[in-house]
Amino acid sequence: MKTSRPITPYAFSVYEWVQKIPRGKVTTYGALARQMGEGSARSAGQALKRNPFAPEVPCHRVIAGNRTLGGFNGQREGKELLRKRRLLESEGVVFEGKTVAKDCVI
DNA sequence: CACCTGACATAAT
DNA sequence: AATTATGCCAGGT
Repeated sequence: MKTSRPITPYAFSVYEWVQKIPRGKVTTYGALARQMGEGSARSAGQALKRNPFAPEVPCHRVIAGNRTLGGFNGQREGKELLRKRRLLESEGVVFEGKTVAKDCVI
């Protein structure tokens, strides 16, 4: 296992953009890639899943295009994972059942 | 260098 | 509305 792999420039760009997300707002992988002008939803997701900067890059502020949560908590709502949803609400994101209010999505 | 995988998106059925 | 198929692009093997 490689200890600390060199962060690829692409992923680095993703992290920078995610940091730009205003508090209480969320964005989608597709939109994010589009705004960056490079890559695609999948590539962006991989960068975030590999997110080396945990709290610094609020990956939880990035959701799927259908306004569902995607991988972090959408797969299996464990207690710790459920806590992430709470965190988003804390940031000001409004959850409508299983989806996020479109007004919170950029 | 070729094939496979994946925290997605969109269209078609 | 739900499921299936295809496209997308970078990273890993």
